[in-house]
Amino acid sequence: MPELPEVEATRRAIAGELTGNRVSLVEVGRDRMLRRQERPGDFAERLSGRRIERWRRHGKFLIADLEGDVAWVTHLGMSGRVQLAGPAEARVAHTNVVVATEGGTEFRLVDPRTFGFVAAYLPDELAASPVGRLGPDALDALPSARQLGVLLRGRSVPIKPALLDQRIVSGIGNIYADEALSRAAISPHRPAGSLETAELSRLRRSIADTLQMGLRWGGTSLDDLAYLLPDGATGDYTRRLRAYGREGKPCRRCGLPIRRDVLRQRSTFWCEGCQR
DNA sequence: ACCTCCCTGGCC
DNA sequence: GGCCAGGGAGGT
Repeated sequence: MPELPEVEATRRAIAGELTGNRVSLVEVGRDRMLRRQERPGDFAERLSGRRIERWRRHGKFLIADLEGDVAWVTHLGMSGRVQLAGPAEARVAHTNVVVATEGGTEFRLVDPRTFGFVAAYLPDELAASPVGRLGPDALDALPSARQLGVLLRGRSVPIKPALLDQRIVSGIGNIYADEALSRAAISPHRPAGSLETAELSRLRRSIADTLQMGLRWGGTSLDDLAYLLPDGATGDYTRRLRAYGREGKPCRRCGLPIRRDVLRQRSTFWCEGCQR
């Protein structure tokens, strides 16, 4: 599942090849991918002929800044991945968006479940879009423990869904939230506002460590839907997961079986023995 | 602040 | 054949 480490790995993999190039052709095979674009025709029109100046990322949103103040935003949803390919290479199934560049390399968004999207925003539209409402990036601008305390103060929502709230801190998804709480030895059910100073410090460090480890090991690829890097490699972090997807298996620290609860309609894996 | 829905492939 | 996975939007 593309969460922050997977999106960051994607950004790094494509930035070298696509930065500085001009967009030559845009194809959208599934209109649904443009559902965030107020007028779908704007997407191809706004990209065409413009040079890609840089690739950045905010949370799970991948952003290409184009000349003329156009922001090309890509979200991978839960099943999206970016493929770089030459025009002659066969397209794999579910290649829903293709952006060709004058350099010859095509950006291909492959997304079976179509929860991802692309859009081209002008500056005021970007600010009004979900990108404009994101909290600080969990990798590049992770708040200090003290700041986290301020962000979570007074909130009765359990800490797990609070970590998934992209307006508080952006980039943490369901897998890395469970992993961070496991590392921090904090129960996912704890009211977000109840964390004490030492716990906030552990949580902050755990979020940073978890995301760094995900990035280092090439992300998380699950069985049912292999997340793939743009070069087709599978993420190797999966084998290192401590909690996520390990229901009934022994906790790597205390040996008690990992349990699965559903919080806010989301699977949550945790250890009752270790996490308080 | 909460729940439902979107979508498809893979698995039981 | 039916269920499940899940990020984010929209509705109540």
